[in-house]
Amino acid sequence: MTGSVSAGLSAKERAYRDTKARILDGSLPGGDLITEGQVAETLAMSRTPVREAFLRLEAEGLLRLFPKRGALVVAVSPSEVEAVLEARELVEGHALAKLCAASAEERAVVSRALVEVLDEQRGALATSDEQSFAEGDRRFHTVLVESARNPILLELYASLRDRQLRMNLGSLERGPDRPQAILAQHQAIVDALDTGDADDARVRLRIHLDATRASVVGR
Amino acid sequence: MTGSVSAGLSAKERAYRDTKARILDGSLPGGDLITEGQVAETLAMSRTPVREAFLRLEAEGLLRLFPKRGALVVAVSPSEVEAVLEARELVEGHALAKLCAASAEERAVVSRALVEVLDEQRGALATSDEQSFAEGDRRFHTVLVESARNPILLELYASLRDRQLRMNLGSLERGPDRPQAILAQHQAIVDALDTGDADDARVRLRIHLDATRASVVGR
DNA sequence: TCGATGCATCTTGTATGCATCACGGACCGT
DNA sequence: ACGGTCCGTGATGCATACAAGATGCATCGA
Repeated sequence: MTGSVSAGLSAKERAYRDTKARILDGSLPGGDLITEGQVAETLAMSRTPVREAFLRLEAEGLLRLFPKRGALVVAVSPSEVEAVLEARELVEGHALAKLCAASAEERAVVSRALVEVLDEQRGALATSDEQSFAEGDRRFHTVLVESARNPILLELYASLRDRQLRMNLGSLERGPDRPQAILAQHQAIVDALDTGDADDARVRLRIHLDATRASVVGR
Repeated sequence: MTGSVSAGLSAKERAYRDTKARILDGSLPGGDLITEGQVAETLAMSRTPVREAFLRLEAEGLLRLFPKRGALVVAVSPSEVEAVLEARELVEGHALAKLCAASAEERAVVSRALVEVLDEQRGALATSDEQSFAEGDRRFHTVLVESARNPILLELYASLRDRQLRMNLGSLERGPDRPQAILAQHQAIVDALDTGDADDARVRLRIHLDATRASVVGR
């Protein structure tokens, strides 16, 4: 069976999630030209909900619509990698700075939440559960951004994370010790947070994102 | 005539621009519940393009769609004001910092562009052309953000600017000397930029945004 | 009197049909 | 051969029709 993520949701949602999933996991490679009709037939629905899904995906930067021609699956370009990482550093760095400026109490709460995620990731790593590990990675950064309590930035970050997912596809052959490195980098960020040193936290964030960039672009 | 901004564009675009304009200029006040049918009839088109426009406006945070009920024009809340201003400070501050870290040449290019906008604004102010003045204000900040050359941040900023427009509506009774103050604050930012002092530039940006906040929320 | 029920109405969700537009290749005149 | 035109094919853009959910109110029963 083809990976139907869909359940008892609206047709619009099914079209959106299914198509997005297929773009993110690479079954629809960048550069592909797809049409509303194709997707509609695959999902056994009319073109109308598919059309709405396409519009949403275009707004998220995953599709590019050409009038009367079709929808192009946007390919990840080096410049997009840079743009995403720059925006991530900006948003996450801001969350860190804001946190360091907040009360020690609040900082501790977030720190505890982050450590919790790290522990789960260690467990996932021990059992070689890549799925859970990736999920933890996503949660770690999300918790961080959530702490800034800014819905606009949080939404932006969600879109950045999706794009990041797709960029990671090309570089699945990350070294066997890369999970360890990620954990260490995350831990370093938490440590800096605990000391309340905003500049240090930013530096460690940058180290982490530089490593991410290297793993994405440097093969 | 009712302010038809539309021309020979697609029905979708007309629906989008017209509805957005009506939300931004306040003819559709926050809290209003509108329907696809209403707008479709007003614009003499079917519900289909209106529907697509509504989806886009929801993604931009201007509408909130309720299934089988209608579309709520989102009211600007104090917390949204804060979120928008925080995001603006983050993005614009980043552009400033990046510029200060760039070559003096590039900085000079942007600085010249900014000064040019300021001159136009002074002209607009002299002739009491409020329209042009506001347009210049928009351009000033856009040029600044564009200098960071990050499409993702630029797009975010465009959406922030739209929301800001709406927030300004309530405070039209800004003092008669407010344009002067805005000009001075903008000039201060350019001055800081010319010296290449990133921290100073950020401080002056913050002063400008604080003034904006005061004018929006403080009555 | 008060709460539950059923209905009228309004709105969205989805399907379908048709017009329009863009592209690609065959055809034709040179 | 070659360049331009014409038309077939396929996609979207929009209109319209129908189905189904949500709300409010009148009505009915205790």
